[in-house]
Amino acid sequence: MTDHLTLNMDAYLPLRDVVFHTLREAILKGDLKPGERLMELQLAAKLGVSRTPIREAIRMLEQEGLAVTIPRKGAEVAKMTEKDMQDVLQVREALDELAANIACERITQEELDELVTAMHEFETSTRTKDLKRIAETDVKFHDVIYRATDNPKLVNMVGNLREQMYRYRVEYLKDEKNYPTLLKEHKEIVEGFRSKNKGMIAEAMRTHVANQAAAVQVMIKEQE
Amino acid sequence: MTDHLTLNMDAYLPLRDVVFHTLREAILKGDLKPGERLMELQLAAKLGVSRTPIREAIRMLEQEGLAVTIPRKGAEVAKMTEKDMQDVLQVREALDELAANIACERITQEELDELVTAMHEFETSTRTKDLKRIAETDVKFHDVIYRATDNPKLVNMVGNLREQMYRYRVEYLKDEKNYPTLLKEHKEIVEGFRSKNKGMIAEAMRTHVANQAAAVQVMIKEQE
DNA sequence: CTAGCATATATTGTATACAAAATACATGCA
DNA sequence: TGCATGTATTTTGTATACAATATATGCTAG
Repeated sequence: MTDHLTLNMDAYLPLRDVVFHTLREAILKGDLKPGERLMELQLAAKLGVSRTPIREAIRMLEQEGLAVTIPRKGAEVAKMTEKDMQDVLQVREALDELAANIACERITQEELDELVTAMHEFETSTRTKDLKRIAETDVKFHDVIYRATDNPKLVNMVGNLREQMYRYRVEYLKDEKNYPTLLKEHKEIVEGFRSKNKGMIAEAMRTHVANQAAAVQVMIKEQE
Repeated sequence: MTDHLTLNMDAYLPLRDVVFHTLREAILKGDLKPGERLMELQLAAKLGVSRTPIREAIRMLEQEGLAVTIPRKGAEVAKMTEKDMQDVLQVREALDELAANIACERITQEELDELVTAMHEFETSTRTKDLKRIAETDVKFHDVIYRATDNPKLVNMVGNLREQMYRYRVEYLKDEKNYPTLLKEHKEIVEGFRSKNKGMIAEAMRTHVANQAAAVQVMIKEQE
């Protein structure tokens, strides 16, 4: 009878987590650019908190590879070199293939429906020209696949690798010319899942990533 | 002419890093067991520092998956379930194969010599019954392989996956009966590199990991 | 005008102080 | 006895204070 009182007693989040998510978003959206300094006092003032949660959030970002700190100098948004990009791609290719294989075997009808919905939502979003939303729906599409593996560790690691690219691929998504390609690739992936064709999925995901990688490489070169 | 003054100006390490490494070691060696609470004040007293570096170190451990913190409750050494173990193994298998392939192609003669040396050092260590040293030399052997990929991101990710197992495999290394098996597996890996046989390397690494995984699973079951 | 130095300022590193919540424990009541 | 409640203690969350170092500024000497 007291059940209805207990809703969201879990609304509390430590400030370090709020700060972490805020900074993370800012980095991925490009509001904080690679190489930009992360000064504690400044961030603390901007977010209206003390340095303590800021510092802890920076430690977390650091471990995720989104920030780099030099002792007694401070932290900055991590920069990627071309080599870094290649390294990331090499690993991601392997994990994408793994994910494709597992997901192909385990995916439920419900998840497949989700995937199709996500594809449509992406398609819709490309017509809104709302960049943030386009990026979001694309992420969501792939999330469905990764989550279908039922392997949180894998989801986590791929997520980490994706983040590294995301902050450089904004330009790619800005160019409307790329949307048809993206859509075609999504469709092919879905088709692969429908026909339970592991090779097809893996291949489609590979070219999907490769296409974006090309654009990211350009961005990285400009930065250097 | 002023060159000789500049040596190791880099001796400084922030306390957070010292604490991080100390706790990390303690977890991997089993001094801090899965489920054990990490209380800030207690750790601060024991290590002779304030809570600040302790907290930052905990945030880092958390991101590495070695600690888990519940808001307003505190941190504890992460526990693994059987499922976690399987998830980790699934990913590790894929990355080990990737590493084997890359390393097989790129490995230099110098690195191959290193690998052989590492193998011998491991063999020597098994005769000393010094558990810490045995674990160390085994880690070093595999490090040579991973580093030969020349892909730091991959090295880092595999390292992370290995850590998850290491803290549970101490028992495996305690049992002398396992040494001959381990040695044989190491020899096979080296042989694979000598003959540039990717399949052989990957297969040897897979069984190598699988054997340890069996022991780790037992430990995990006991913990539960 | 530049190099080098002294000083001032900004920034990080670490410790501590205070607030808030969780936990443990004791007490009183049915 | 069992259980609810209130209180004390512990522990985390956050802010602040102080120390040490790095960076910027300006000045003087050559």
